[in-house]
Amino acid sequence: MAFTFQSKHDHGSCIKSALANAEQICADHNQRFTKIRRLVLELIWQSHKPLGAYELLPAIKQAGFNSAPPTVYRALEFLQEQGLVHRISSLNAFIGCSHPGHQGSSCFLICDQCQLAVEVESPVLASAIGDLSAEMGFVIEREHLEIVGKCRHCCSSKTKEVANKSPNIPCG
Amino acid sequence: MAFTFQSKHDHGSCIKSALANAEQICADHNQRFTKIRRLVLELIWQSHKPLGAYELLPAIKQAGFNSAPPTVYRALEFLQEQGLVHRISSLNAFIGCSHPGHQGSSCFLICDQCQLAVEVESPVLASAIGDLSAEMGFVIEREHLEIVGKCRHCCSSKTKEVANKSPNIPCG
DNA sequence: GATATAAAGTTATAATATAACAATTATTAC
DNA sequence: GTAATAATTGTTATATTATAACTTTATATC
Repeated sequence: MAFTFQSKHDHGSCIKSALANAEQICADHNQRFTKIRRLVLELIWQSHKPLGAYELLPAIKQAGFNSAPPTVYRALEFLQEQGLVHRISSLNAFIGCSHPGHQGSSCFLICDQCQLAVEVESPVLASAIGDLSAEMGFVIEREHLEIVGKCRHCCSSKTKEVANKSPNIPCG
Repeated sequence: MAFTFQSKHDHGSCIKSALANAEQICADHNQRFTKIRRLVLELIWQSHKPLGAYELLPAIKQAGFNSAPPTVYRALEFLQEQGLVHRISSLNAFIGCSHPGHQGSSCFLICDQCQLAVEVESPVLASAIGDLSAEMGFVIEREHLEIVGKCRHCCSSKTKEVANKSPNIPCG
């Protein structure tokens, strides 16, 4: 079941399926899912929050790997190429792909209070974008669709004024 | 007439109307449209290509202003607050707003060959985004909708392989 | 004209990302 | 199984983008 800002969900199974998908996709693509790549994917999946590359470095160091920036950027680049990770450019941050292997437009809803983000696949959105591009003869190569606002929990919470600090739901 | 990747258009009138709009909007908002703010807006409007902040610094220096980064970032921040400039986060670059004062979703079509970008307002897109957000109880604050690909000129051009270098239409 | 406010100048540095080359590990060909 | 090749990772250095903090100047308000 997809994550949609619900306060409780089995995040262990999110991680587990992300890793299983990654194994499969790398195998299909004849790509090596090395230890550092797996570690970076695990770290990215520790939450549904987009994380900055530099935030991952301490854990990488702790795991005994070289923790210079190229280490994490290379792994993230690989994971993006395999469609396992997305870059949220408005945040300079990275998030695990919720629909690996799928085609079509992915749109991110990003809560600026609790920082959680949800990846949404919408055929209606995809066709709207397809249409407006086609009208101009524009050929799409990639999309960055990022919507920033308040998730339903933060929206109704009384801590709105203390923005960007306290998540209003348990799962980080 | 709005710019939509057409090879020829009266870019002087793009600039002129952008500046006239800016005057009006700043006046309406009781904000000061200072020389440096005007200069930065003019520089941004020299083309329909998103430009990096640092790219503007030489011209700012030539015009006799302080050309340290804060100068241009402050002006760009002001212009964004007034809705006169947009940041294209996937490029770390800035572009003049084609529809200042308008409400609703703006989406950018960005050609990765000639670097030109077009801002599109689409009610269909806006409603698709409104719907998918509403389904999740998500309240939108801002949107970053960036579509990267090839404009119709670059798409059909034979110089595709020399990507990101030569624009295939005259207007920079 | 004095005071307060906003804007711009200036210096320094933070945050994000990549280049370039060396060392290591895995794969392939024999 | 070993040599040659290719891919990955380690390492150092640096590029690019952006902001913090404080000073000076200009504008607006009283």
